[in-house]
Amino acid sequence: MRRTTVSDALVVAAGTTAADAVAAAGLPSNGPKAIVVVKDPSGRLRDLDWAPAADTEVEPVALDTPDGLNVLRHSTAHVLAQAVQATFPEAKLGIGPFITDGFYYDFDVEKPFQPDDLGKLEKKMQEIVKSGQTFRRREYASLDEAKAELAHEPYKLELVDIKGDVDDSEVMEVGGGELTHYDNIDRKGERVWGDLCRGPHLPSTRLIPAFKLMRSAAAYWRGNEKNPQLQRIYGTAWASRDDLKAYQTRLAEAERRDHRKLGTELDLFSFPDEIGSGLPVFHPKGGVIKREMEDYVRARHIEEGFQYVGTPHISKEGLFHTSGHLPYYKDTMFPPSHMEGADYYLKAMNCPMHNLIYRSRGRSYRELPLRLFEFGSVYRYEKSGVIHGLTRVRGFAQDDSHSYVTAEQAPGEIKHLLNFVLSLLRDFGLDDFYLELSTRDPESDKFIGSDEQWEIATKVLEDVATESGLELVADPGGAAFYGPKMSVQAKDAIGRTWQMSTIQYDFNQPARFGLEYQAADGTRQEPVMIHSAKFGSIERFLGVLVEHYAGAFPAWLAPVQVVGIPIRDDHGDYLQEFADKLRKQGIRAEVDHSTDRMQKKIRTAQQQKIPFMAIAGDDDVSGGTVSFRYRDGSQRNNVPLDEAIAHVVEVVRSRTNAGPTA
RNA sequence: GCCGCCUUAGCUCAGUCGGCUAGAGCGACGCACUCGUAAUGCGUAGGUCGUCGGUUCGAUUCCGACAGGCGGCUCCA
Repeated sequence: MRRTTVSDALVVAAGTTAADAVAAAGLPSNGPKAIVVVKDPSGRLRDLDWAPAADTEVEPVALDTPDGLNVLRHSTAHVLAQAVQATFPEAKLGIGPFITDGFYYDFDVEKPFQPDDLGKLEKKMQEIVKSGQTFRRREYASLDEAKAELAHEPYKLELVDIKGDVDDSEVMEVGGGELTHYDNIDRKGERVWGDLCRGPHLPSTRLIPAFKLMRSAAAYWRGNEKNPQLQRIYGTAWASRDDLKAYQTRLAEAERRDHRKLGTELDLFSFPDEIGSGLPVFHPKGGVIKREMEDYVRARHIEEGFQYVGTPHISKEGLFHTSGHLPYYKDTMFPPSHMEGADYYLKAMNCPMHNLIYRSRGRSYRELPLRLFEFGSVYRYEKSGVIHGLTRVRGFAQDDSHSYVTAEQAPGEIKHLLNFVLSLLRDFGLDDFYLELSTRDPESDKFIGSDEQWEIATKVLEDVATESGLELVADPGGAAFYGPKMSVQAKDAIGRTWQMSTIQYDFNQPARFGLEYQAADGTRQEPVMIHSAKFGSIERFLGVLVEHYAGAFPAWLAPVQVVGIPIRDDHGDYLQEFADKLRKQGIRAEVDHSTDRMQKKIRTAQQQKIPFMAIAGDDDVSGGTVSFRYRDGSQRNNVPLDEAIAHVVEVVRSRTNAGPTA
């Protein structure tokens, strides 16, 4: 939080309003820099018509600041609610908070909103904005007064009753220990609308410079599946028209990078209906990327002391009883098939099978840490509504490892894993991370193990996370049933975060499987097991990489690395020889022998985002050279063949994630 | 799983207020062109309009169920 500094502090004199002080200081009241609220010494935002009882130093907050935008967005939500109730008088109000980049408001309406309703509502909102209504705060004297006024708003009534429990940024209706209402007053001084709300708000709707309704969707009341669904309208609002346009450009950019779209365009993968929802197939070009990822990750694991293993896709159900998974995850496992008196499940996790490998013979403390790794195919019956491209599928390969260590070795192993995970992500071009620590919810009975075990395990993860120096975010209640979890969240090229790697401390499964090792003193001890997935799933990570690179993969991952483009047909053989030499060096090189004109071939290669185009015409053939055109449009003409080959090989083998460029 | 919207050629999309041979661009294929840095021209093939059922003289069009997709919600070991 920013500290109030003397230079931008403002004093609101007792008995006068913040607006008076803002005006006296000559601060702007219009445009993106307009002062819309002030921050009091306790850090609380106050409306401009707030009048403190004593002289108070405040910090003016402009519309285009993070706080100012939140106020703008929440105020716009009120305008939306007013427009909805004007258009659909029977609509009951839910909640309407600001969110990242915008706001939403939930309504109980008889019929869900139709796409063209949004346009009508937007128009109505424009009218309200233009009419310059002011927001006026009013405190309820008592609970009963509030209830009487809100008798026709059942959801608001509910909020009034539970106001003590809901005091977070999502629920702006109540909080701060008092019940307040905001009335919208038109230019004639008449009250035209109002809403239970803790505020604060813009001084006037006129200060809403740019907004847009984005979509409507259903949402469960107070986020609980058991509750009725309300109809939610999402909108966005900005301090200027240009900011709104920039936001829309940002959305368009994200859409351009969508891996589902690029997956089709670049012929990487598809989701045949005939196979089933959430079950991708990789085409040859997607297969190349997948294989490169797997080969590299496998090699790095072996370098880091992991042993590559293999396990089947199905198992008798007893295994998942032993591991303890079945009671918790039966709903998300594919139903079993019954064969020869046993129920076989498709596996949804690999750890039980790795435990059996560990247990296959006696283990010595000298073997620890014992690290098992594989690309384990798992199947999870995700609810139909959550399936999304490659990032949420029903069948996928985890780059899964389990480290079996002594309790003393656990911190060192976790540190080792975290560093390894981060270095792998960096190798693939992701380098902006933060960590999340998922702990158990002591209230829930989902989690097994003693308080002490949880405490130790959580502390170990927390210490390593803190030591890493990365930002650490708490995720209470997000742990696995068998132990706490640390996850790496990575930011992609356009700033979106993806949960990638997880490291989990497990003190339950070793006991359930009776895992042990013989210690130096001859006693039998139980190891600790540390689960770790580096990318989470290969499929998901591939999807993230497609979006991160917008399909323009680094040369080492590109499905086709070099394409030869002859100027005339008769330059094709020359380029084919060049390509053959590259292929001998392990480079994926092709020549475009189609009947297209060379300009068209360049366009095609450009659309396929191929890193190197090698062009040759008469000049190059007679000079023994090729001319490079890179993906970014830059060029290097008439490069001698040997040099050209060395250049491509160097760029590919370096695994650089940049370029290539001239 | 819940709510809403959607499904027409390999891809992107027109179209049919229920009626005779359902269109376009890109892609594919063929022919001509042989060209120095993002689309040469002409031609050909390709669709039981997601599936099943209903209404109707007649359904790609209207209704229902199912499947798949999209956007949210919930969930995400």
